[in-house]
Amino acid sequence: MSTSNHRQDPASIPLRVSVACFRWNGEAIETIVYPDGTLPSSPPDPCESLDVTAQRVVKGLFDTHAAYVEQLYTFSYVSTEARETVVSYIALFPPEAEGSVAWKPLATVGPLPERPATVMNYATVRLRAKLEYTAIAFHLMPRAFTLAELQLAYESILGAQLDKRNFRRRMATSGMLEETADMRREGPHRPARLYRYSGRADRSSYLTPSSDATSQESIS
Amino acid sequence: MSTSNHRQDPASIPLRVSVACFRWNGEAIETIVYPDGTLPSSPPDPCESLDVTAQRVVKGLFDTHAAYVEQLYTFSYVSTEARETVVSYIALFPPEAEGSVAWKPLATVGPLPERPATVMNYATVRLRAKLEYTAIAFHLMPRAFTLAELQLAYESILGAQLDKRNFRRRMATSGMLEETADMRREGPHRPARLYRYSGRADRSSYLTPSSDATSQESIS
DNA sequence: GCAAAAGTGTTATTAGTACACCCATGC
DNA sequence: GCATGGGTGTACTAATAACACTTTTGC
Repeated sequence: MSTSNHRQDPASIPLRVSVACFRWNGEAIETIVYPDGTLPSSPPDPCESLDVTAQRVVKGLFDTHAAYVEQLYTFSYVSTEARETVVSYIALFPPEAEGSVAWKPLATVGPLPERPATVMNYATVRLRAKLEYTAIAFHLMPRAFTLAELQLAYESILGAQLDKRNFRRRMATSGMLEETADMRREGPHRPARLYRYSGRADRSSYLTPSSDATSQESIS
Repeated sequence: MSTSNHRQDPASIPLRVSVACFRWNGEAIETIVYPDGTLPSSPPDPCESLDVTAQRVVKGLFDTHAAYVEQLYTFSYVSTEARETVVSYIALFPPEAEGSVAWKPLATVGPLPERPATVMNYATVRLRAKLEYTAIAFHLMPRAFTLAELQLAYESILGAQLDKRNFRRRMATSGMLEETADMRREGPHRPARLYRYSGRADRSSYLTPSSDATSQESIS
């Protein structure tokens, strides 16, 4: 018998943390999907925060921390018997990340079951959107990389060709790049300069609660 | 005894939906905070989605739906005995929204306890950010409003003065406004034209899973 | 010397910023 | 007729988009 003050019991809706993983292999974006179509996930341990759960999930895959982990959205599925609440995360890995589970090119991942599909679709939407105004792409790159490689990563995430000169100028003026002394020679052509991520975020490096929400600026 | 496959029991972490409510009273942004410093909230009913829980929470306050409800972020608090997971929402109301609980100017709300403070701070950060690239502000306005009123709402959320001519041009070119035939006469001066929200979102009207994430555009 | 990818500048358009005066009304 | 807020335009600057050739290398 449930009154408006005693709505129960929330315990009956399981909570799960689900992680959309991405890696750039130099040619395509890859992800982790299990043979049954599910994503890496776990219920939170009772005494760990959701962020820690997400970190634990990816650490279980590669015994390395992801380069970047961010909460995406919390989905609640109530339409079937298997009710659950899924807190979704996005995790980005450098190309070196290898583990027990195989990476699959995102394009070759067939239609997923409804719930993982919701998470993956939203993850790709956010990844694409964040490319434009944050330094998120650098977490998919190796320590040192050429501008051509960086542009390829952008292009395959955005699904569009970018102008080489505009791209390079944009990167150069963003402050996100540091030139290294090294070059990469490979093939019968001019060697490419290697860059690394400066660690400085793009101007509008966005606002997650972790990054900024503790500031108390008043609204009048 | 918990192995890596049997992490239990998630049921021990209560789930709650917490809503940061905002209204623009013509002079200041107002919010709802209970005397004990908490925000309107409820655990989800077992068979309702989180979005519905949020809607139910605000409907309980005003017996009207909020003009706008959006999920913000899911916080997990594990540092004390009162562990809980809080799915936070932002809800915007038109000035007419009145109910059993009193609106309080946001500026007069003293320091809140840690958990509601986290939610409120992030809500104000997101509200401010979304002003710039979405049509979110219109959900705080009455059906018809003058450009001066709209600008005042923007200014008090942003905490900054805006240039009248630039503001008006920006609004006019955004396609978000519709001119009405009516004017407002009040006081010894030229009457002001009344506008209403066209329903068309600003160009980059952002991507929540509800609005768009079901689209399946591939990443190569 | 040629194939292959690296690297580089200019012009045109658009969006944003700064800034000051006339207009319609009530009293 | 004057006080009050409503309404308007222009010039400058910064960001974005379009576009084609030269450079360095390996073979």
